[in-house]
Amino acid sequence: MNNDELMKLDNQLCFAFYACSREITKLYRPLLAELGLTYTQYITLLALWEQDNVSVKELGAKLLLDSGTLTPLLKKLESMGLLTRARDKSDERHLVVRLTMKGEQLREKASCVPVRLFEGTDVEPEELFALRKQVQTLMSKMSEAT
Amino acid sequence: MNNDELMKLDNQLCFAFYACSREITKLYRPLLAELGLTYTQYITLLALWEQDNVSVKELGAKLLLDSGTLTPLLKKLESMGLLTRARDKSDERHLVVRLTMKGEQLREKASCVPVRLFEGTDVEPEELFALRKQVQTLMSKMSEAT
DNA sequence: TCTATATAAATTGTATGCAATTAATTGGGT
DNA sequence: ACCCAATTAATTGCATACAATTTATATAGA
Repeated sequence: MNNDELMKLDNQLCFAFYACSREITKLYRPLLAELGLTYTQYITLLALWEQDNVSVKELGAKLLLDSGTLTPLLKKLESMGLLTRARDKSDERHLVVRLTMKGEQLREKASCVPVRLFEGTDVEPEELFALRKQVQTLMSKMSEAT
Repeated sequence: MNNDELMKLDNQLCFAFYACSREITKLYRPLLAELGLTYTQYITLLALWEQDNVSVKELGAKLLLDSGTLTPLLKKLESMGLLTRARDKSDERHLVVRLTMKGEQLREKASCVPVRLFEGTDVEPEELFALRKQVQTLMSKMSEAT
């Protein structure tokens, strides 16, 4: 590819990912709206449903988000009654996040989301699986560089 | 995959894309900082370097962004002296965006960005090319659904 | 014990994204 | 010429992202 080609928008991997990521979020939006959640709130809960009782630091490591993003997000989820935020007694620097009963229960209602997401599209599960693997490989290669 | 597996964060295609997209942006950041640009400003300029003299509407169609995002972004680029914003004389509803000399010239300095991006990583160009194709296919399938 | 350093969250400031609304302009139909 | 629906940007409000700074706490070492 020559230099002109290399600079075309449609030839940028970055743009493909950037646009696709937002497009996927758009598929989620109506499903998550039924649960009263935004996309970021949803993936935060996915992480908590897998492992509860974690610090902001640990949560941030999983979601690749820092406290600047997580603090207001968690305060919002707290105000919605889905989780509690409390300092760790053994080390007051850590803030421990715990799901409430309501937060736990939301998992049931959310369990249909992954299944419903690509309903009505021409996308095959195998295709998704293979693509996800490749994306994760790329991710790990980029992480090594930074 | 059973339901528990389906709800794991690492099994979400959406999260893979979301995280990967932000990781790619991180690779860009130091390179674009040399040009004084953010990532969104950069892809906006990529679109304009390909086709100048476009309306906000047309630009938004290429970048998949609406006026709510583009208006402040374009005002910023205007204040940086990279482009001009003016109403179309033949239809005052349209706002036409034109690159300035300075905006045109920035293209030269930016031309090394795509090449330098994955330097120092273990990522092969063929890998990127194949992956981009797959992502674009997924994109088009999702667009059909909406 | 006292202090310097390290660590974790919160805060601040800037830049997106996007839904919903508003304002200005245009073109079709009467 | 006049009214009305459609079109395009801009605006408003809310929710992220993230760098940089600040605050509070913990710990190692003099």
